[in-house]
Amino acid sequence: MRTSNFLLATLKETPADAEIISHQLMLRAGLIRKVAAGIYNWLPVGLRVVRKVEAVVREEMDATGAQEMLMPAVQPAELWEESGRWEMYGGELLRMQDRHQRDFCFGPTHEEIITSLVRNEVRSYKQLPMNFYQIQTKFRDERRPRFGVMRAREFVMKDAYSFHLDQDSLQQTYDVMFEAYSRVFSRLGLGFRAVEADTGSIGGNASHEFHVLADSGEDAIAICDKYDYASNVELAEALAVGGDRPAPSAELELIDTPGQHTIAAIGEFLNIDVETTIKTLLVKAAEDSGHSAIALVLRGDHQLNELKAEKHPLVHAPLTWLSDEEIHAAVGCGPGSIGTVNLDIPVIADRSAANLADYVCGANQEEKHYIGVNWERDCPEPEVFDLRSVIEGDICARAELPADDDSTLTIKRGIEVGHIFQLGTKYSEAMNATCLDNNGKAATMPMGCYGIGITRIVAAAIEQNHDDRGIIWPANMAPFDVVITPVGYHKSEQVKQHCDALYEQLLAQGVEVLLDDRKERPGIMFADADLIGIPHRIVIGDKSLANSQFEYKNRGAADSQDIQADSAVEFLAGQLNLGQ
RNA sequence: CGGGGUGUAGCGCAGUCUGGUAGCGCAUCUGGUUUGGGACCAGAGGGUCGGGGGUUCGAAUCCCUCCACCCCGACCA
Repeated sequence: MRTSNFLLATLKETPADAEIISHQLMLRAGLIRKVAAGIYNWLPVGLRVVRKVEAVVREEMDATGAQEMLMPAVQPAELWEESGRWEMYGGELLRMQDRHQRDFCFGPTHEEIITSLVRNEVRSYKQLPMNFYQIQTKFRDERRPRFGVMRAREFVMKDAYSFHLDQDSLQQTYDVMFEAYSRVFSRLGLGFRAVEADTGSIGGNASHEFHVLADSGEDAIAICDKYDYASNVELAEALAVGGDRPAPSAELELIDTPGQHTIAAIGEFLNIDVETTIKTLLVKAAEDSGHSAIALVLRGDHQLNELKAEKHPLVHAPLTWLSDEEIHAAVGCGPGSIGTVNLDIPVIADRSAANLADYVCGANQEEKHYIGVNWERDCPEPEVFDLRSVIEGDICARAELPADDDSTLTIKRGIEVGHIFQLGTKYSEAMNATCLDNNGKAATMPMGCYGIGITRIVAAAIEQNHDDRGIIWPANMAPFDVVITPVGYHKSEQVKQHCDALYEQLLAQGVEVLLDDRKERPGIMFADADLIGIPHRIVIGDKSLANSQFEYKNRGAADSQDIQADSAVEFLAGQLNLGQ
């Protein structure tokens, strides 16, 4: 490609609405342009990168035996009503009507379509297992699109769906996909981590997320290298802090605490460690529980994990906080003064809170707290449940006791670029997708599903690979392999001849090469090449041609080197690992 | 959806408080001088000041209203 015939939409200044580095560089390097919130044009440079990611994903999917197909973006409501998700999915589902007022949606995912297809086409267990994938545009009407294509509403996803006769077969395919995903992200040059994940709204049994590690990531991941453990923080099991609960050693005492309504304020007021306090949170009870409110008790410095709390049978899902008025009605005081003593509603305590002795809590009276509180002696033993989010320094749930310093968790940020699920029979049952087993009986097919965010990977790669000049593409993702930067293309005949000749030779070798034949000053061409992040650069000018040499520079290297002009193609072939 | 903020040329911004000819830098076009890391000089083009309504002799500026976009919190590839 010659730049004279190619849209290099580079920007010198950073557009004001781009916050994170990948979004800024994608705009500046001319990969994308915004059309509406979370909806983007992919310009020629950007699309080349997308195609590179797709190519690696496609190769690895094909290698697993998965079959590529293409499903429609627009889907009829009937299928979603069958699965129950027309009601359940909520505002993220973009719904529309055709000219006959029939309901449709723009597909955010394709379980309904594939299940409908497979139940019609697959008759016998002999055809199983089968795994179908597609690379296709999805639409999810996100509450809050942000960070460019990182959280877009319209995006390109690789989604795969597998069908099985039994759980063993599903597990096998799941394991194969796990390995394939690891190869995809390795080949794309990403620093990633597979983590145990919640199965979320899609539901099902086992699930792993693949995260690209980056400070700008929206997810928190708990990691323990010693036990090769990594889990989304929302799922990571939180052990009790400290050993068994000590025996009570202090007397229960009611004290005045005027104006103290937060844990931090109480800690300061009493000059005590907040780790000796507990907080009591009131939430709505599950409808069939026979209660109206449930008290969730945590140590003062710990954070409630709402996903965990929702899993308790007494707690209403989704988790719903009581209003201040409801709290007053339930316990007779405001939210800053609730405690465990004389509390007439069911109490669920986090493991660490249940292990406390002689603790401080609200007195269920305004402006008063209890100190020296002990379970069993001053209030009933609570039901113990894992309610809190893990924090840095917690002991890994896999650790063998007694734990050492290497058994603690570190918290890192991650960008979710892949997610694999064992769906079980959730969809095949709802949509009656069966095949005949070896007894001639209809068997409901367990399913797996496997997603990769193609366009998100482009942004995630930039988060990990850039410097102050621009993007530094991993080799397999670069929009071009080589850029030829002439110095004096329009002035020096020998420069032009050498540039054109090298360009043609590289094209003939199948190298993706960009010849910058614009009538610009070298500084502009260097800056653009660095910004776009092309891995290999050849500079051709009269200066080095005097010695029959070109100049070579790798985008990630600090310095350039001179190479012989007549062996430049071989040199570059070596750099590009051609033929391997 | 709640809270905060911004909309003025392709991009980055000033002007709004205190109403009075719509500006600056970059980019673009023309001519010239330059030419190894975002040159310089001279000239030119480009705007329903987010939309609608109102106040006023006069509105980018004041008032009402709608919209779009960005950031912070509950969800997801």
